[in-house]
Amino acid sequence: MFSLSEENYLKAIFHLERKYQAGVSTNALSEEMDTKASSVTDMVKKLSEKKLVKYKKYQGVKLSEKGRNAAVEVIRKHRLWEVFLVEKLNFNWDEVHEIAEQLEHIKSEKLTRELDRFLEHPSRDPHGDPIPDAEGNFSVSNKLLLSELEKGQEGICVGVKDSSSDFLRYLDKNKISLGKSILVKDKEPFDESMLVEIDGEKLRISNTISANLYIKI
Amino acid sequence: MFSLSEENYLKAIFHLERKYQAGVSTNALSEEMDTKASSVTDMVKKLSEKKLVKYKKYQGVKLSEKGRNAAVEVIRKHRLWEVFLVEKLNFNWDEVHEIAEQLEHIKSEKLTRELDRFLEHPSRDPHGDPIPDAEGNFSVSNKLLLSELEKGQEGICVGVKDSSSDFLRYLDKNKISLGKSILVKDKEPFDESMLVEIDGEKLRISNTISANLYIKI
DNA sequence: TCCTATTTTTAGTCTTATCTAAATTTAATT
DNA sequence: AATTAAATTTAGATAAGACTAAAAATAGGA
Ligand SMILES: [Mn+2]
Ligand SMILES: [Mn+2]
Ligand SMILES: [Mn+2]
Ligand SMILES: [Mn+2]
Repeated sequence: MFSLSEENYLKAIFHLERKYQAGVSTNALSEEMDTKASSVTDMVKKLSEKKLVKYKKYQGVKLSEKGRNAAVEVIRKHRLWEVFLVEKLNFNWDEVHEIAEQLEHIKSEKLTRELDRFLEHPSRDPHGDPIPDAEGNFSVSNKLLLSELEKGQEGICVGVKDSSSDFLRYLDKNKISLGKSILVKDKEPFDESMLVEIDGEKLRISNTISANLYIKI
Repeated sequence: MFSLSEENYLKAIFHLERKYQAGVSTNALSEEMDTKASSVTDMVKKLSEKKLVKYKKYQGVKLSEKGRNAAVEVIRKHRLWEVFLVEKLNFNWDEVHEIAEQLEHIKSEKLTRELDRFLEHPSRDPHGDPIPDAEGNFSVSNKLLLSELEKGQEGICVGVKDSSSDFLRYLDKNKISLGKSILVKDKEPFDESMLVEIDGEKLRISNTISANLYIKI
């Protein structure tokens, strides 16, 4: 249906729309895609001709209904494969993204459907991100960032905002994983660093860390 | 490492070398790849520059050691994925080839290794073809075609030569599957058709069928 | 409003993998 | 050995997706 490159652009536009709730700029897209702005313009024109995005010169792009569906389908596959790699193939959560970037482009509706069944219809991927169902519906949850909590508040770790290997391995090293309860023992006003308690262990974390951990109260 | 197209050419050369035990001709390769001969020449030159094949103008190609290793790795992945699709995802053996054609190009050594472990190191794919191990060793078996059997001989069905959907569905329809015992009750000299017995049921099959079923005595 | 910095688009190239048409080489047949 | 047929290679073109450099549009500040 769509080329690998087209799918990657659609996915990037989808993520950027969520992030900035506005038309996605050429530069933002070129940064996300790690390409030059001129390449983005070319592709955006093509996507526009295919009615996957709404595009007006100099005004950025928005996904059309058709484009959004395509993007969500790719995201669904990406996250299902991540679950597969972690749950069935012994991968760590910091190792799966790159491979899922490849697997998300495999074309077969039955494959996606059966993978979903095989994994028992997971609702979240290893990083806590929601997996859209076959109709494209995401389950929304009112999570917030750990950095938004105040001293004395407690919550469950439910996801990561950044899912770079470096961050995920930091979490592993400090025994922070999804599902764990985190209590804010203290918060330093000067640098926003926090003293938190996890499994009875105290740990000091910088704002860079706390601003990338999603919590549910 | 190698592009999707390069991998497909290497795989095709590998299969054709097995088939004709000789240098692979440009035309044979263009037929196998479903491209024009001129495209083959271009690609073969590229593979030759990369030392993946030995090529002399007008003399056909042979895989180098390096090329053979790459081809076998792709075949290993193809067959492991086919096993996965059938064993874990409820696919029928006639539905897996196309998807495996996509999956075989996913790049991750760990993925292949873990998939192999997850499937408990299968030695054959759903069509009875051997799965090379991580070092590229194939298990050889002295199978022969059903068409080579004489009246009165019996054997176990161990593989298919043709694995088109049409043929595999014919086999399903007639309850012929790998592992089944087949007895040749009669063989018609004129058209080489056979009367065979499977699970106590008699069935008449044409030479086109019997020449595509591998048997082990 | 005007000027400048930034953003975006256009124009022209490049690479990969294809194709068609033409030229060349090899193989087969007289 | 000469001729013809078949196989193979070369030459030139195309499409996708990327790039660089230059032009054009927009936005923000004086
Ligand atoms: Mn990911
Ligand atoms: Mn993820
Ligand atoms: Mn196959
Ligand atoms: Mn197979």
